[in-house]
Amino acid sequence: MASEDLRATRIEKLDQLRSIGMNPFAYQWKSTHSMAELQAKYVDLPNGEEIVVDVAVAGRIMTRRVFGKLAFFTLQDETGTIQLYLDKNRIQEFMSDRFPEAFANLKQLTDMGDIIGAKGTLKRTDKGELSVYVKEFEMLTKSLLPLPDKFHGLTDITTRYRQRYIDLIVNPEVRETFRRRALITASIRRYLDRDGFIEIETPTLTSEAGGADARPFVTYHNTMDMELYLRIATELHLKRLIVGGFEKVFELGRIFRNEGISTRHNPEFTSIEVYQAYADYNDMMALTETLITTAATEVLGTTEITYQETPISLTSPWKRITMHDAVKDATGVDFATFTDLNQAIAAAKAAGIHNIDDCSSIGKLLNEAFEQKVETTLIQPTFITDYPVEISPLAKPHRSKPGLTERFELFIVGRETANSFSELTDPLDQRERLEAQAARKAAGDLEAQGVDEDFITALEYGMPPTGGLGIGIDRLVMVLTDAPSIRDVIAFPLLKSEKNEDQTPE
RNA sequence: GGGUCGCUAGCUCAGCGGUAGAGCAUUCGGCUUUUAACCGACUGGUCCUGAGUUCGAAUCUCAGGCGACCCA
Repeated sequence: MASEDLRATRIEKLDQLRSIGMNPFAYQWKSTHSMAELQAKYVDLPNGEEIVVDVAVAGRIMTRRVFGKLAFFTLQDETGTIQLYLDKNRIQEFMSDRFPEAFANLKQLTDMGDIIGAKGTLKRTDKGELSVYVKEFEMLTKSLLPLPDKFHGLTDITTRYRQRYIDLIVNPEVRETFRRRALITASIRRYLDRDGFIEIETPTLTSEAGGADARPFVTYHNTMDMELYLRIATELHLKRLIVGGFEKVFELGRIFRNEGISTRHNPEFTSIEVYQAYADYNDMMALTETLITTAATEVLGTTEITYQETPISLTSPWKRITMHDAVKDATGVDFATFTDLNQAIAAAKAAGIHNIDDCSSIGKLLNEAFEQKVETTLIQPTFITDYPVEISPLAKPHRSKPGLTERFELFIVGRETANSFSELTDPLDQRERLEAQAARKAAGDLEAQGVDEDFITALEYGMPPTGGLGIGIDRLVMVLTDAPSIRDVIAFPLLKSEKNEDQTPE
């Protein structure tokens, strides 16, 4: 039967429900238990035994097995499922005063996908299924559209992303992923709160997109007649708060980067940035370990996990290695020994590093070598430390290593998962570095930052030594939920519109 | 941006040049211990869109749309 006919059949049932005095779109229902609570509480009830205790449940009908005078429905709520044992004699006994044909109504007017409430006692069937032995049922919401195949479920990836609600209804593991995501962010916030950090919300609409190298989304404010940019990082505003006297601040929120889409990139994604006055990047490394191992322990109960069949040990301490040493180990080339760019380029080419013709400094060459030869090999959590100054415009110069900064990035399963510096607090140095960025931007680099003059002004009032940390929440959730694609941890990932009207022939 | 693969009934899929199919769901009939219930009967299609090749296209070719994965 075609989709429209299936829907029409159910709309017909709406009218029938109304005609017998049952509202197909009810106002309220009070359950006594969730499905999981009942399953846990009565786990020891023997087969064939009934407990005379009145319970009320509500949920969506996932399967129906209907006999002449008996029916079994599987009812699903957020926590799980329970079977309804629907016996004609019993239902007629308790409902026939209001609904003379209650059992026939149940058989004829309910469908898979409907949301119903049921009251009754508890009984474990002879076959061992804990069931609500129903006295009364009530239609709560009539569903007009058919659910996917009860056995094969929904596998079409396009529908799963475009109509996530269907995916959530029929795939319990998808609900579990988003439940875990909420637990992970709650764990992080709880830890920071206990440690004296406060969360302050900073602007999403900004007149200058700074704090990272990324192309921003541009939008427009009508009454102010000005272009605005969606934030690409929360960094520069959170640092202003440190200047203002807050000593431990963070923001967990959405940022936007106008870039490509892949299994690791969505144009809007979630980061947490944390800033702590009087701390440096060593303190931030410790905080990173603590936040992630705490979340893993609280949500998964362990720091020994499996990601896509690879064992990952999140148990701290994690490996720490400088970028120079990591590249040297992977390629045999020690870029720290070079003083001449051409010499370094020759060595890089000899080591098989490609696309280096526009590397204008040894530091960029080192970074290119790192990205090509090291990054994907960092499966176990690893802190890569001491990045070149050329690629770290907001990081403080290393206290003992010229040309490098006090910066680290955390890699897990070959992906950048966190980024942190001893924050640059020298306003004169900061201005020079941002002006170099602005020159690149003027030359056409769409990912380069401009100079945020007010941010420089804030630094001139004086920012205490500060450690800053950013963690990519989506990538962290991927690791902790064993999700292969970032779209699996974003409830409503960005997809192209289907544009059906454009395909209609003239 | 490049490559590979996919798009057929509400869902899951088969069909790969000769009348568009199956299972589940739906509809109707039967059934008081099922759990992919079962038995019987019926119904259901823009084969992603457009153009081309052909006597004939879901099938072959080209262009486009959407999506997945890999690479840059």
